[in-house]
Amino acid sequence: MVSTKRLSARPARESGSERRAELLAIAGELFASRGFLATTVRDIADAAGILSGSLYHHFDSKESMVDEILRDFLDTQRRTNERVLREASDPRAAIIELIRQSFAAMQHHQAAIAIFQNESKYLAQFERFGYLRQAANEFERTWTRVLQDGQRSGAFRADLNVKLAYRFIRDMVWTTVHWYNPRGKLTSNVIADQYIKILCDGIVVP
Amino acid sequence: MVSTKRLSARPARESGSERRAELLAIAGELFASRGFLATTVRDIADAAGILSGSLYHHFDSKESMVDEILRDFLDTQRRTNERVLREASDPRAAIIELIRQSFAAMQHHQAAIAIFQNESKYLAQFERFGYLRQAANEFERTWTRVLQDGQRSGAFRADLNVKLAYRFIRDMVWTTVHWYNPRGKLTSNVIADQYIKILCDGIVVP
Amino acid sequence: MVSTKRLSARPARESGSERRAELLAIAGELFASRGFLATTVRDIADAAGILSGSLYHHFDSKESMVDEILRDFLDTQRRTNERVLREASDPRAAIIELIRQSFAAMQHHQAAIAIFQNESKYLAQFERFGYLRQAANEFERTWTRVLQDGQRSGAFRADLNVKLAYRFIRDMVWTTVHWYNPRGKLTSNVIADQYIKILCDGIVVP
Amino acid sequence: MVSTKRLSARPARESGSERRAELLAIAGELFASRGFLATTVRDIADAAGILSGSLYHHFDSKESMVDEILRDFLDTQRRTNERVLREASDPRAAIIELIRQSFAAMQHHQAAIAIFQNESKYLAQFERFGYLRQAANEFERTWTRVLQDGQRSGAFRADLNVKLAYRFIRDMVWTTVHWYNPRGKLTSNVIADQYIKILCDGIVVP
DNA sequence: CATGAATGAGAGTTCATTCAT
DNA sequence: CATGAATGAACTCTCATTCAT
Repeated sequence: MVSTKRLSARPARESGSERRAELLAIAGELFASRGFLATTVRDIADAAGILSGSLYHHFDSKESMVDEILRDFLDTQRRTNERVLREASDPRAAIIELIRQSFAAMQHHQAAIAIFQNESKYLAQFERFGYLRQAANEFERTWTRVLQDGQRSGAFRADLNVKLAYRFIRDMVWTTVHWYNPRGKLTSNVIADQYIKILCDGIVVP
Repeated sequence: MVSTKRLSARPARESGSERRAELLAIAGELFASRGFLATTVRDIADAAGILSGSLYHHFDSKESMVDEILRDFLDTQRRTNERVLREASDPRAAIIELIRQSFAAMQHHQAAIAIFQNESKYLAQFERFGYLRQAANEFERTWTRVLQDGQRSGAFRADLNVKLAYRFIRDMVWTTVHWYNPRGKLTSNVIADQYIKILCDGIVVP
Repeated sequence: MVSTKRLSARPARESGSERRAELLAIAGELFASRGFLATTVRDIADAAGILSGSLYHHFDSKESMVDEILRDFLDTQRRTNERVLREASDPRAAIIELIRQSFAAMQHHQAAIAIFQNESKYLAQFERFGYLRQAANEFERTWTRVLQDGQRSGAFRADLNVKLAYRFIRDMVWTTVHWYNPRGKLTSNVIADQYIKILCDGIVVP
Repeated sequence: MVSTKRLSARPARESGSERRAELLAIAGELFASRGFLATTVRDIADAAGILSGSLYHHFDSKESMVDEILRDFLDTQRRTNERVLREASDPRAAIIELIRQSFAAMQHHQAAIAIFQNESKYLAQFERFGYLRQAANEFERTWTRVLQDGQRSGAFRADLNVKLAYRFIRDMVWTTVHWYNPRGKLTSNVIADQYIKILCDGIVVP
């Protein structure tokens, strides 16, 4: 039988143990609800039922925690976006599905999304978090391309400022995270449908 | 006749001296761009060319500064909203003008708006800033009423979830503050026009 | 009359105020007697009669304190060495005067010398303290040159290993700092005389 | 006949297993090169390829490690000194042999010597390490006696301050440990010869 | 014997705030 | 009005040590 013993002498800080995941979830909730700076490592430790020093058995620093949370989310989202683009039949369907998937992400990544929204500006000033800007740029390029394709194919209004429309949609989707309640009456599906309708057809009766 | 001049040389802490206004402007920019917590009183003092202790000749605390910034903005905005509602001919015109005025506010209150957006959640946990929640509720009531009136009068789609539509519009307007550049090519008027068009008629060609 | 008001907004951390000098003296004594690592900033603050946080009004960090102490000492010592070499008539006189000056330095720089001796190895691993290695090399070059000159001129034994002789002398001088007591019976002059005699003529009766 | 084997499987904490010796050697190197305080138990464990907690199967504490290292060295050195004194024909030969043996010790006890040199002051403040001061005193008594005997017998200069001469010799010998490289060109024998020559006859040509 | 999760004390540092000058 | 020295609480992080598995 093959030994399962670890070869490395200090695995905990790097591998994906269950405890780590639990702690990251706890930290994520706090970062999202109180803000990164306003959340102390003692807050996190208290919420986890351990002492603050014990967190450093699992993570190098508070920054490492938020780093891991954000990377996880961005990786997932990037993969989802790529899949949507591969499978969409036309620009209109692509935009709608991108939006729907973004709302869907709120169910499992609400904390990460909120952190990405609220703390990117602060964190991106540190070299370590340079990838946040890169990710934002990549998203922008993706969405903008779809909007342009749709405009060329006649699916979207010609008088649309694509850059502004992108920002409009992006903000519309992500700011929802601030008030979305996964246990509330408004499911992410309902919100997505309403927003897509407003976006596509406007609020005014023609 | 009783003089309106102050009897004693009251400390500047309460009067509206020019220096105060300057300092508030400096503090506002920093709060808006770096975040309230990430901005130290020394940052503010440095930017003003004085020592941090000297700020306390003008303000009681860091909180007092943000408090004054936010109250100024909310008072102005409230008065503007009231005027718009008095003068608007119908719900559609009212909504459009409310949006246009919100965008217009960005020219003189960008910092305050950003702070209101980013820090309300954090600040509202302190009793002193309870008025932030009240102001938010008041705005919601105002806008929601207009949307409902418009729905009843047949101006807006009947299948609109008014609460969601309000949030949609609110977020759409306020998040702009994060990327709006008062010295950039996109004037607040252009942004307002584009957003109103999307909002009213959607992005899809009918 | 010319104003003496400072132009800079934050002078204390950089200029040479009296308080700074006092605090540095206190810190130096502690670093020398307990070791740099074993001395906490709270120890220093306690000895100075203030709180630990108050130290940071004057210094950026514990490292900055030891940095300033060491730079002061090395600068002084470098200048003294240069003067001795300029004024010495021959290598034998130069070596004797270098040693005498080194012992003399103990009266005003005992703490700095002890720190330089004890903590150089630890501190030099940080980039900031790279100059410690440079200073050591410079001292070595100076002393070695004098020893070689003396050997060539026939003043010193020909069978002397110059590199070893340098280390011998250097260690002989600097280790004294560990037990030298400026208020004890053995003045630095007495020690210097004895050591120079041993060094020049040996302990054995010819 | 009573077995000398231990009756129970006593924990390795007290026995002299090979693993213990290995670990002590590793710890000794680190204590010597980085300093006792600057060496963490994790450093030691990492160097040994185990986790820090596992060290506590072998030793009670970090202090126990350094304690054992120092006791080993001091015992050996004490026995060597006693043998030298028994066998030496006269004070001059005794001093020379003491020095030679001290240099010889560097080959197997370099780490211990360095630790004794660097950390005695710090460690001796704890009761447990009171024996460090005693050992130092004992060494001083031994060497001083030999120097006095030699002075009386006319072997050493009469104008020698014995106390100072002792310190001179002691420091001369022990500080070598800071730069001695057992794999370098300068063998401990060469260094001993040079230093003994300087000590006995001085550096100046008579 | 070793692991890995945890403890608990204490380290260096930050920062809003105060106040005599 | 401004300075500059100080406070005091809180912060992130370190580390020797313990112990169930």
